[in-house]
Amino acid sequence: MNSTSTSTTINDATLSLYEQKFKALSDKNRLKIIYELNQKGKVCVCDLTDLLGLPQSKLSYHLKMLLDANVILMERIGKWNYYELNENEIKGLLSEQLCCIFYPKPK
Amino acid sequence: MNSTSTSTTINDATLSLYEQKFKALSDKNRLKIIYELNQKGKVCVCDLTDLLGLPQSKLSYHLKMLLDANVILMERIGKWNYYELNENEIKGLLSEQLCCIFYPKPK
DNA sequence: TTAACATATCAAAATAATTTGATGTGTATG
DNA sequence: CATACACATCAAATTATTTTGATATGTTAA
Repeated sequence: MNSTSTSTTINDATLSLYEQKFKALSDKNRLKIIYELNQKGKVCVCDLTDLLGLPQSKLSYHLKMLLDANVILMERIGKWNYYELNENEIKGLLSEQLCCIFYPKPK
Repeated sequence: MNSTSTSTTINDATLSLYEQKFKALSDKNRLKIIYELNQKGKVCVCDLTDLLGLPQSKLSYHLKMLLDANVILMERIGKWNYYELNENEIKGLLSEQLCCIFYPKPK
């Protein structure tokens, strides 16, 4: 057995994937975004700016982190971009105990 | 209403707490540590060095991140430090779907 | 009690993430 | 078509995290 072995260790792509997803969750601004989306459902950037008190470009940066990690989804309607939680993704990642904070509320 | 308001928004200490925990999970080396601890149970640092192929001080640094976030637990036995998952903590954080990767295996 | 061992800690260097302010792009409206 | 709006993107500056190699600490064994 050596480094070329086909042993049952976890593969690098899997590690990278989860690294990205947890990195997306590892920031207060982004956790607050998730919290707000969980409270409010589908929200446009203009409303998030007020809810979070963040400058527009900063918010945009953090939304992109979350979007790239597939933790939230975007839809463009007219000139507004609406964001919402990717519920399945979050449910596959987080404990139900995080419900009502970051974990999607039951409908 | 201003920054001193007592509104029902999520509080900063909660955000900081989860930020720290998810930050602990947001690194490939640390995810691999969790994976190995999940496979092997209680493991000493000397064995982790081999399992992970990391230099000692680097491993020590990452173990500290996980320990500070309360995601793993340490026990000193003689001159060895043994680490293991903090199962309750991880179960309170992660989805059961992550079982057998990062989520603790059933006994 | 000295030496070896297991590991943590430290400071400096290297790297990565975030913030900031400016600019670009697409859409609606007069 | 010209302007305003909603937002994304970019480059530079700032800040945070990680790596590295050296040293410190505590434990056991000779």
